[in-house]
Amino acid sequence: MKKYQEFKQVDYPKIGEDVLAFWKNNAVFEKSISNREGAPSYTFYEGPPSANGTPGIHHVMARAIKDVFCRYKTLKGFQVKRKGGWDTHGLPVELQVEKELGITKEDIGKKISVEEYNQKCRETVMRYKHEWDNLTEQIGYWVDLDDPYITFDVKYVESLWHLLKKLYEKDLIYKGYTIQPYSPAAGTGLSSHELNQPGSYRDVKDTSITAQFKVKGEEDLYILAWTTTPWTLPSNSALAIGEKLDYVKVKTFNPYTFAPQTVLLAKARMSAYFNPKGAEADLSAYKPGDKVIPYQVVEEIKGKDLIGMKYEQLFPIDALALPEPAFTVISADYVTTEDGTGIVHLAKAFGADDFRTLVQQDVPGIFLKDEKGMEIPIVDKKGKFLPVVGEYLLSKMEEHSIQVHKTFTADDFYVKNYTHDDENDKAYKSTDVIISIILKNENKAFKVEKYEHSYPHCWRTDMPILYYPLESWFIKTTAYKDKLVAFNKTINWKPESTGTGRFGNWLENLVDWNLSRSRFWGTPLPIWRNKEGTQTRCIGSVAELEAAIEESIAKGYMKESPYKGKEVDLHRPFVDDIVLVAENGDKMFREPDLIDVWFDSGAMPYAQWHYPFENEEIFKANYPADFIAEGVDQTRGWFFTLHTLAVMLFDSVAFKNVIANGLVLDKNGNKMSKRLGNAVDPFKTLKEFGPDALRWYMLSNANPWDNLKFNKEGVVEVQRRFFGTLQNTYNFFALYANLDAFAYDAANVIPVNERPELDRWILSKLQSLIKETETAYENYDITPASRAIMNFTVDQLSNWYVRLARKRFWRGDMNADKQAAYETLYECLEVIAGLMSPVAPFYSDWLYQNLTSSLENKTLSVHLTDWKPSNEALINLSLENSMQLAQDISSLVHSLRKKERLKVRQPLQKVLIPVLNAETKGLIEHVEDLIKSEVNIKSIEYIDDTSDILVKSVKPNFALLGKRFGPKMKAVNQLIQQWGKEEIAQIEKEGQVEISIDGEAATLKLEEVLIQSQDIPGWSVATDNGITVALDVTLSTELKEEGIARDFVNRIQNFRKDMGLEVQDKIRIHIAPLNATVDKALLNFSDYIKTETQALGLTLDGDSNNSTVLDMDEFELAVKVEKV
RNA sequence: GGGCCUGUAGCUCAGGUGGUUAGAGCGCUACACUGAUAAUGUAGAGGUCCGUGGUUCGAGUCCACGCAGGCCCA
Repeated sequence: MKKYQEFKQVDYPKIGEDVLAFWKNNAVFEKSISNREGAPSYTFYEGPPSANGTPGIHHVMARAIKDVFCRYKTLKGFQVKRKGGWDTHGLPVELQVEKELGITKEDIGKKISVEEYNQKCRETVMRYKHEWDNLTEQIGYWVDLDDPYITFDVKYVESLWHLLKKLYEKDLIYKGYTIQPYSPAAGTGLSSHELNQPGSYRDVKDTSITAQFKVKGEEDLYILAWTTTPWTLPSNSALAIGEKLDYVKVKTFNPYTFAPQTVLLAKARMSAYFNPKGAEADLSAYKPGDKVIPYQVVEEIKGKDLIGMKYEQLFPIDALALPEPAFTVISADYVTTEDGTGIVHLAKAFGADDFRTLVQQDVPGIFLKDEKGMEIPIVDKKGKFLPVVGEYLLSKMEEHSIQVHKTFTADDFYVKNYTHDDENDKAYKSTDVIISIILKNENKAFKVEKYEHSYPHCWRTDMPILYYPLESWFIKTTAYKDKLVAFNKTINWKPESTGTGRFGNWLENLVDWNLSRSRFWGTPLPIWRNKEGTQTRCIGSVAELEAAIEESIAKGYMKESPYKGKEVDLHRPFVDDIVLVAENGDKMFREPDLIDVWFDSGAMPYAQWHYPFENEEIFKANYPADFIAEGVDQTRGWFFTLHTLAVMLFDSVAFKNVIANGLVLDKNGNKMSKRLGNAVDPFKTLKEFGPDALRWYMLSNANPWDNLKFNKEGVVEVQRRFFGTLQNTYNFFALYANLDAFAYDAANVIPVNERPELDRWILSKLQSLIKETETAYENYDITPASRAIMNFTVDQLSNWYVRLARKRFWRGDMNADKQAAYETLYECLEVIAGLMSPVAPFYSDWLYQNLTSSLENKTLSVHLTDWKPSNEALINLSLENSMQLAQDISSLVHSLRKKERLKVRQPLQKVLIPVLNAETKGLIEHVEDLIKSEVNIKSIEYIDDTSDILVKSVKPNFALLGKRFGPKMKAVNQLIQQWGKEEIAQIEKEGQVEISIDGEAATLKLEEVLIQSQDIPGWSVATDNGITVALDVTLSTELKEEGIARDFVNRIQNFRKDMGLEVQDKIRIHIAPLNATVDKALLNFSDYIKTETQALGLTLDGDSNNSTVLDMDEFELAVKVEKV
């Protein structure tokens, strides 16, 4: 009866399917969790994917990473619950629906009701759930798909509202503004994706000014700053320099007023502003109107030395006066010397960079107050200067007699041509031009010119957009910056640089989290306000909302609840219809925004359990997460929102360990895209290779945080090299174990210390492997773990252990030696199945079940076993060293044989191995037999110091001597290189030698030099790794005869195979006599030949007519083989 | 423009704290072995360690500045 199933060929995809079916039928996943009831829990959070698109090959990688550690920790005895989840809100969903319905955002609420639209979104969002579930199953990602959290679920949203209210109560939510693209012509903000529509950016010619800002307390020193939006200059409140850039003060004249002055700009930008001829011109000889304006650099200054310099306001309008530290030079990291002056003008209201920089450095911006006391920019929402500025400009136009195409009032200064004035009118002057002329006249402009650049336009009106402050709701994350940074330092990031760099730097430069999105499908902001914005209420639960509705109905603001007679839905439009009562009795309306969809996913630790309304115990037991993993692109997405909510609301991290994996690119390193057709279909790939090789390839090829250049060839290689070898090894075991009716019985194994050396060696290696793998998994390093398993399997187990132990398996009957071999190989295979199971869950389980199928009390699946810790007592490093020497020496002998053209079948008398110390000699002696049989040599002789034939060489031990001698190392090296026999002998004998370096005496110790044997004159020698081997190539008669005999065995074996004989079939051999040498050789070794070939008889009574002719290279032999 | 990652053989990747012959697998070529056989072994060819400077007795490794590719953010 065959106890171990044998396989002619393996179908890896089929193994995947079979094992998957087995898991399903036996509820193995469920058991892997229920088995650990009461055990410590290891918490994993699933970052929710969005199922409105099909999964790609990169999802295989991301999901495999998650799976590996959940499986590993289960083996280690933890209970690992993993709840699946779906991300269902957000812009991508809406865009897809818009596209399918053929509508734009404008049409929502007009051509289609918000209710219908959102219904459509809800239907779309799970469209590909089936494919996702399929992929998840097929790649063996164990996650609970039956009870996932879904972010549009009313319970989920209710938890979000609860968290928002908590933030609100902590005074961490406020209404403010950010600088966003805004179209005054259309009267609406534009999203970044609207701005990225083709055709939005257009090349336009604008008036650009290099303005002069007069430095306070200096006679005639001006800072130069360049802008393509002169209309923002009245809003200037600071100038920014680059700290590392070089600046110069240049003495020259103003080209418009001809006044003598000194200007400040970046050194690298001088060529853009000065005619080189001016450098040679005489400053004192300058006359107003001269074409060449002389200049002279009077001082060079580092950017950082300019910080804090004060200057006068460019447009000194009384209403726009600002306190300190306005009108100061500050630094900003984005300042360059690519264009302009290397000094950037900052207007807080009209540039996102400007805004951020000024907020971070606490510099006020130019704003006015409206009737409600709210700050407003000096350009209104129509794109027109407020009258305060208009009056100033009007008076300056009069003062400087500026002639224009129409009569201006103070309320006419549009910053772009939104009034469609005729630009071809000769007298047409834009506001930018008017500002330029004023500045020119007032010695405040250094250069004015038309400048062509790319500028964004509104796709609806074709008019230029402005960057403009728009109202938004914010979470005051900056208030918790220090805590966010401190908690981040306790998180174990893989790779570390993503935590300290990408994420850490982002936290250091934190701005408040802009929560508002003006869209339709998402979690509504649960904030109601009265018209004046003086009364605000934040709703934190469904119950609270319903009570508030009742209140409102009682007050007569609402007729009835929108949820009357149906389920509560917290989405738009239902919540929009709810009017609440303020404390002062005012009507309150919901703020129309949705919240950022990242809040949804960042709140999943709480909302997935409907915390705090339900499941408080489960939540607490599973918080924070021990482990999460997502792509590095989530750094500012999910990783950030998880972290922020945890720190701000729960004074905790949300996750302790995180892997941020890289991208999956195509094999040429290009981004995969469906459009380019280079995307790899995960389902096809799975069909071709099965799940295990795919997972193994993706995780072992390179660290997961490096981008993976996905190449099918790589999967093929992994499959062939690792899985193929492992499969071969198993098949080898199964074949012979079945022949010998061997069955592993853990209760009756031969104790390891009674097993042969080779067995103890591979078991020692195996324990080392367990240790190595465990350490790697514990450090969240999959790649080193999988590589170690692969190398052990291929190099140590298959190519060395099995190769050397082969004969033990097929020679003779069952005995202790044979049993030890079976047991050892079995134990190795079983351990490998366990070690590899997190990465290759299907194949490992299949292997495990094949191995254990005959056991009485077997465990159902490898995934339900316990991690078998490394048994330190079995680790024998000196044995491992010995074996390493055996491998090295064998390799050297092989290379010598190759050089001498002596095939391994030809036995040779001896090798000489020089050994310089007793320890090495002992190590080699240990494995002498092994080496002899491996390379077919009769004896090994050692040459030690007492023999004269050894030639040694010496070189310094640089690591030791370098530290000691430092700069004198060159001389020491030279000296040592010149040593001959005597010096080497002396240091070996006395352990030290006196030397003299640059006249100074010093003592060199033996360990400070490296002595190697180099050559044995007159022998064929090979050296590697400090080991030298010499081969005796003389062939005695007996050796020749043995060579012939072994050759003969080889031919007979091949012949047997050709005859189709089974391993156990017996034969008789009849040879036609050839000549004395050959006949004698065959007779002398007839016993050997008979044993090897399973021959009962070997006789020289063949008949050349009735035989097969064997080609023996140097001669031919007529032989007849008959089956007995 | 900023932050971070990557750059070592034709390809995919290793190369703690700097130490003098830079490694592995695949691929290629040749040879061998052969009761694991659609397996295996050995050898050979193949390197400006992205570049330029610097620190050092000594740099693939440390520092600076670049170049190329990628991601995120502007």
